[in-house]
Amino acid sequence: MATTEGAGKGRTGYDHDALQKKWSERWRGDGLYRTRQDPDRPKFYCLDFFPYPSGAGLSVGHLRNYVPTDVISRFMTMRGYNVLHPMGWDAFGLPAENYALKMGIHPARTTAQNVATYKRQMALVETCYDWDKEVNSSTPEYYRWTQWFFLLLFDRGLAYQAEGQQWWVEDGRCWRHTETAVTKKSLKQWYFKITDYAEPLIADLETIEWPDHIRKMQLNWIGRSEGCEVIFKGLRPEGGEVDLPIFTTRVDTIFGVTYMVLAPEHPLVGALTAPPRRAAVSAYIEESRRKSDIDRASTDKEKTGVALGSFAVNPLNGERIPIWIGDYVLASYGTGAVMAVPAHDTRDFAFARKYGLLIRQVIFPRDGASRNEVTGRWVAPAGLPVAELDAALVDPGVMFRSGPFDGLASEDATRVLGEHLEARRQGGRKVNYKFRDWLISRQRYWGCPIPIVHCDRCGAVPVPKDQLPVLLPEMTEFKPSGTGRSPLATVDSFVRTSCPRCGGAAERETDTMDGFACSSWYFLRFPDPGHGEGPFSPEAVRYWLPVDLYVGGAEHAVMHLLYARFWTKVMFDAGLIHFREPFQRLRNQGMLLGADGTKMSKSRGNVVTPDEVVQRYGADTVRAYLLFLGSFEQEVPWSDEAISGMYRFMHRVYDLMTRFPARADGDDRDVAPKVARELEFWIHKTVKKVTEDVESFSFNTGVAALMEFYNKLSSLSGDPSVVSSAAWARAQRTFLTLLAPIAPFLAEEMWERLGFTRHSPSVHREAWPGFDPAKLVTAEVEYPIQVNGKIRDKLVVPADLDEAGLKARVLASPKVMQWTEGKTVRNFIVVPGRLVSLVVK
RNA sequence: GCCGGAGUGGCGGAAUUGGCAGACGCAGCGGACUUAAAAUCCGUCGGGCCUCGGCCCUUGCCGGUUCGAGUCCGGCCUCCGGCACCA
Repeated sequence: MATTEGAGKGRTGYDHDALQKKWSERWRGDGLYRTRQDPDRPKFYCLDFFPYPSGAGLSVGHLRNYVPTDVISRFMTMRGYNVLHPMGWDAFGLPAENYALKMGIHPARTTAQNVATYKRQMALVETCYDWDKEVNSSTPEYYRWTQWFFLLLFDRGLAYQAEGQQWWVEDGRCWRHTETAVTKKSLKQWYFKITDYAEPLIADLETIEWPDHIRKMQLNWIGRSEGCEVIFKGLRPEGGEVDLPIFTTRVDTIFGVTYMVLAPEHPLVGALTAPPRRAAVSAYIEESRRKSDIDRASTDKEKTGVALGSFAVNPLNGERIPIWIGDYVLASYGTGAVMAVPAHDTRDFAFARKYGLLIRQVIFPRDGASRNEVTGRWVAPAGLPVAELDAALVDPGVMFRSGPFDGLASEDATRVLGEHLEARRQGGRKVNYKFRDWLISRQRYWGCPIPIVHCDRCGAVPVPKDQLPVLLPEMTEFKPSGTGRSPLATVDSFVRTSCPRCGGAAERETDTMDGFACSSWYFLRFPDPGHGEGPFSPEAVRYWLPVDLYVGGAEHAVMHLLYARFWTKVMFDAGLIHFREPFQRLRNQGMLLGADGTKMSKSRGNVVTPDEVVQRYGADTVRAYLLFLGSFEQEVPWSDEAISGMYRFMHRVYDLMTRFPARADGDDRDVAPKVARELEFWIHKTVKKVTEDVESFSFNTGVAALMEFYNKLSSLSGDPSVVSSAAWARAQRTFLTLLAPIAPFLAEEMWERLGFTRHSPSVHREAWPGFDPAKLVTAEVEYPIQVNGKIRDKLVVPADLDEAGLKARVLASPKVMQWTEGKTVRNFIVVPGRLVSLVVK
């Protein structure tokens, strides 16, 4: 930064500081940003992702989210909508707690400080949030209702407790650290049964306007797959059988099963281990427990396992096959066990090769095979060679060596064998999902307490709704205990309570909820954040919801958005709300990189704060620049040099407007008709462009259109008859109106100075202009003329010239004739209003 | 590995979805103003030829469709994001 003062300051009267001070005070006094709920107007709910108020404050990167939604909100207001544009704080969470542990300051205090910083920084760029609607998820008035929703889910059978694996550091200080010894502990934790909603979560993706890639990510995450469940029989070494169900999408390969693999955590491993194998098996289990998820998940790691020394029976052919355990089988997917078909599955193939297990091909490729039209079965080519495989044949084909199912196409197997299995009670068709239930328990202090009381007699009993909130106790010491329990477990006065059901002595649940719970319903609170009768005001929600436009970073593409959709569906099913999807339209802004092209971060020292740039260039410049620097979705580097161009633009606008102010009594008599038409053309063209660009989030080209309009006005301003005309005044007024949502201060100041307050007291109360397509039609059109695909001439012709006339003009053009001479015109193509193309030979 | 997205001047990026590639801006260059500089204003600004009228090349690479391709199709290369043994 060479100078502290902006470029060219003092050259004109443009003083961004003075404008900001003057207008932000006035607007606050006038209540410009107060939400209106006027029943005669349509509503528009514009929402930013719920931010976590971090101690680092805002960088200009965050503004890449907040400025565009601000522009849209202002734009929609000017277009006559009642706009709800609120802001709140996702204030519970680990960073505040960790900071508190380090500095000894209570998270509530640091949160309050951070919120104050965020609000101050948001005000710097004059975001139009209605602060009367502010919410904070860490306040009892808010989390009372988060608890209420927990109970709603509990009552509907969607909240349950189960043993789950959790990583723990041996000394209990902090988890997920690489250098300390970690191990997995089994803990009883709370889950939400989101998997019950898999189908509506998939189906309703069709009904919302979200970016395709986000919808795909959600689909992949849910991971629906159709197949069969097949119940194998496990033969216990001590005698007797156990059911050993597996899930497969390739039931067509079932006659090729040569062994089974269970996850090491599978509950039947103990029962199915033969005594001589016990030592090896428990050593293997111990070993895989130590492996991190990453190690286990890595596909290029060699697959390992050990045999249990026992056998299973394939229900379809009665064959006895050995049972193994191997940690390439995931305990959490399907039934935690797989049938292994090495001939037709890459993983099983590698495993079988390594341990010398049998490989039996049961699918042959369809090419070369013929089909029996009557039975629909395929017939193998004569003498089908079954060579030794050097890789798994994973493509679908035709079943053979499969008893009664020989000749069946892979694609039909799920249906045919599914029905067969079902009839014999050996399994059946089944749909499986990759995603799991939502683990919400956190063994942490700074979160929303789970409203449950544990009673020896009654079990887990919900806290009655009229006793909410379960208050988070004031604590000064909330280090993790190392026992795997929440710090809350050490607060006697919190833990000891009585059972709401039987009145006997009982203990409170000490886990707190995942922060995603808080952000799964916050959008319902905004319309009436003070509502005391329930989590939200039903009337206000009926009016304002669903959210029309939701904007934030792509990092929440899956979790937050999926959880919020899930809660919404539960609420809909409970009859609480009238919509199934919370966010109609979703947009993700691209990341703003540092000037060096890398992610902005404190350690790289490339963070740009709103404070420094607003101080130097003013809010209008920063806003306009953020919109201008690239397309909304893409990541773009910040540029210290380029922003000065935007600053110059603000100066130039100020300059042009003050030097040639509109005259209230101007008239168009003295202006040349051609110039008047040109001015009118530019007014309508720019209105059209800016309107469409703001609607479609193409802010960069919208700003560019305003610059072009300015350039046009500037070049016409040399003509005294122009600047004294009424058309000039209309152009200025239009320009300022279009500029208003982007650069609110400059637009308002010019609006006042040029006397447009006689139309509207504030440019921000002015109606957004419409455009007249008729004004966009010009009398003459310029046609580029292509000969054999190359531009050879350009002709200006009357717009209403017919094709024959145009053809005559084209063929008479000397430049065109140079290229057609001595040749014949084979084809003459006219794209009306765009171009002429001729093919000559 | 699989699923998404992107590759356009020195730079950030436009291009009405198949129709004048490079809008708008930054940087650069030339000029005006100035004692000088900054700021400002005017001009120029993809590359190469050139007889100053133009000609040729150019949107990651190779091929195709078309009167016409940055845009569509096929095959590669590179970068970014997500998922990652899901049976």
